[in-house]
Amino acid sequence: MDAVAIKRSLAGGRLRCTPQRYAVMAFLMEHGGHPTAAEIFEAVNRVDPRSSRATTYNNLRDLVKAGLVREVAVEGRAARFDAKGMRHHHFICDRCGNVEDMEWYDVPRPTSGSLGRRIVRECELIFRGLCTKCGPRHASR
Amino acid sequence: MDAVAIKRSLAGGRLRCTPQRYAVMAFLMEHGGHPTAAEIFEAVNRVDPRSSRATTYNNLRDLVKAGLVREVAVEGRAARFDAKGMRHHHFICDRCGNVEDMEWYDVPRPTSGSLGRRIVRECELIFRGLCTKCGPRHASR
DNA sequence: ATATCATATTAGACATAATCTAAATTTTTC
DNA sequence: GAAAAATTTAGATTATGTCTAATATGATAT
Ligand SMILES: [Mn+2]
Ligand SMILES: [Mn+2]
Ligand SMILES: [Zn+2]
Ligand SMILES: [Zn+2]
Repeated sequence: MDAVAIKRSLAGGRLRCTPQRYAVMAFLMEHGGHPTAAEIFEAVNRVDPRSSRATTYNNLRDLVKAGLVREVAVEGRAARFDAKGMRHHHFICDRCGNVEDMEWYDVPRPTSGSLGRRIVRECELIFRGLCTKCGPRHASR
Repeated sequence: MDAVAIKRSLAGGRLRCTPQRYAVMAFLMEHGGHPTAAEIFEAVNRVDPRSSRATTYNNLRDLVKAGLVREVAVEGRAARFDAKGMRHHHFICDRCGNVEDMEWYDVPRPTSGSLGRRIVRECELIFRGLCTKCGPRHASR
């Protein structure tokens, strides 16, 4: 894939481009899904260089802190990660737990009255329900 | 507090009213916040009857499954719980991690095109930023 | 009131996810 | 090239949550 874009992303977050960190970022950018830290660890270690578990966690934390990667908390399961490419919302399946991207659209902000002195950085919209795979078979019974 | 309302809630969820389960539900209904399972366990055990850790988790799972309680997943921390009273959204502070209720308002659903065959059960809106306590001191400098 | 039985509770073992530690390595700066 | 800073690492440790299987109990029927 586009190694230059990946390196540029890391530079933008003021993060050194180490082989291990590059591998994590590259995996997230090339991969549409929402892998867990364990899945990322396994994936980047299928190819060299070998990266330790601690380093995978460290790099994910750094990438999230730099704003390049988003962490998605899911109830009862390990956190999931995705590269912050295009803005999007998320759909989480009640049954299989899969996290899917949904087309982004602007969300109305709360009234300043209900907001008080809080400062909103972002509005995140999460849809829950049944994904295509888990929903009722179309046109059945 | 209103013991009858609590019992009615449990009955509505087809859950037996045991002292341990009642204590969990009562704590969540009387308490505005968003406690963790560990906090609930500690709180209900400050008064008798003593409830085991396993039972606290079991009852929280049952209450969530029955739709009486909501579980809020927060990145990097233990799950939090609140009784589903009035509908509301949530605000999560970037700095202190506190979860606060926000006035509810209807959220526009995704277009049926982007939704595909998915079935949406609910739309959850989460605001992130700085809470009143963590924001810049008002009228400072 | 008593019997019945599905449901609930329990202690503690177990599992999983994530963080911490401190030594070694790599990269950057001077 | 030496010194400083950032990164990696294995393995220990912590945090959170689940499971097991023996025991107890609430709800219902009699
Ligand atoms: Mn995503
Ligand atoms: Mn709430
Ligand atoms: Zn699904
Ligand atoms: Zn705060």
